[in-house]
Amino acid sequence: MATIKYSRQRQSIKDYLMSTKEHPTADMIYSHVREEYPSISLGTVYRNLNFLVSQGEAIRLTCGDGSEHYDGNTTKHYHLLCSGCNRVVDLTMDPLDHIDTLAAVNFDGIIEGHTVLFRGKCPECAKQTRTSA
Amino acid sequence: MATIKYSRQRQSIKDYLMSTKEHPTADMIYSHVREEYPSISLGTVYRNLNFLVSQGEAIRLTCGDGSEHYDGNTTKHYHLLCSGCNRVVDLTMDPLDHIDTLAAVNFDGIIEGHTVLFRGKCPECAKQTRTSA
DNA sequence: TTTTAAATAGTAACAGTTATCAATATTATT
DNA sequence: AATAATATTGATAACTGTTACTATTTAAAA
Repeated sequence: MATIKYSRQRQSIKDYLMSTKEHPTADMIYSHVREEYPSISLGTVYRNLNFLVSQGEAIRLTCGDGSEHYDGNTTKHYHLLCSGCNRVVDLTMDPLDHIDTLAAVNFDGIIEGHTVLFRGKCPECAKQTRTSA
Repeated sequence: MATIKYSRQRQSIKDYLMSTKEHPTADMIYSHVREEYPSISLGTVYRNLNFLVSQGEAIRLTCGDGSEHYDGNTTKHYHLLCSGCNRVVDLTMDPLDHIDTLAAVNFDGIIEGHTVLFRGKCPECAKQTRTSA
């Protein structure tokens, strides 16, 4: 029965995801974990990210910017993709459960959930926009 | 001043996007347009899709399923990715402009817009789910 | 027409990700 | 603690979706 074996590499990846708010890509995670485990393979990073996501220990964010981002914060929350610096930042807002109800109106299928990605400027880039205007 | 020349190939791609509700990928579009222009190149399809999107004549949908989808319907509307057949289907619901306002509360940056993708079952797959249960 | 440059077909290159496999490390068993 | 069993790794090749390159073609202007 496929018992899961702990590995230092997987732990390191998870620790990093839990500690950062950067929503890193696989490559960024690879760079970081390599400081502790210089011989870790990029394949190991991808394999463990898929594993953690499948176990519900991490979330995969598809932002349409070419590569997937990962988030160790698995509580329901939303993100903004900054058009200034292309970073993904957290938003603190209540879950928009009601939009599933709105979507279900006049729809003959089944709504199971949603993902929302906001576009805009992160606080840092917004500040620059304001002062340079 | 970079005058735009309308090629038959581009027109064919656009015609197809306007005529279908399938939200096809580049590869699906390639297959379709090849029936009319057998010698069209896949690169031409990608080049024109990027062009059409940049001109606001088509919309690119990032669904996180490995490839981009395209939509010739450029009016503001939402989509559902069916967990049964993996197709993208249209939802008829009013624009959720208010969620931008909700996102802006307690956020120090700027909200410019949003994308929403619903998960669930399309009408056809929902019907099967119901009858087989 | 002739000219001009945008667009094409064909192909190579590229980025992100997955698959393969022998070697290694973790856990269970003795 | 030693051994056995197997999940996981590192290294690398392969794969997929997309973009870049270039000589040739084609649409539009002169």
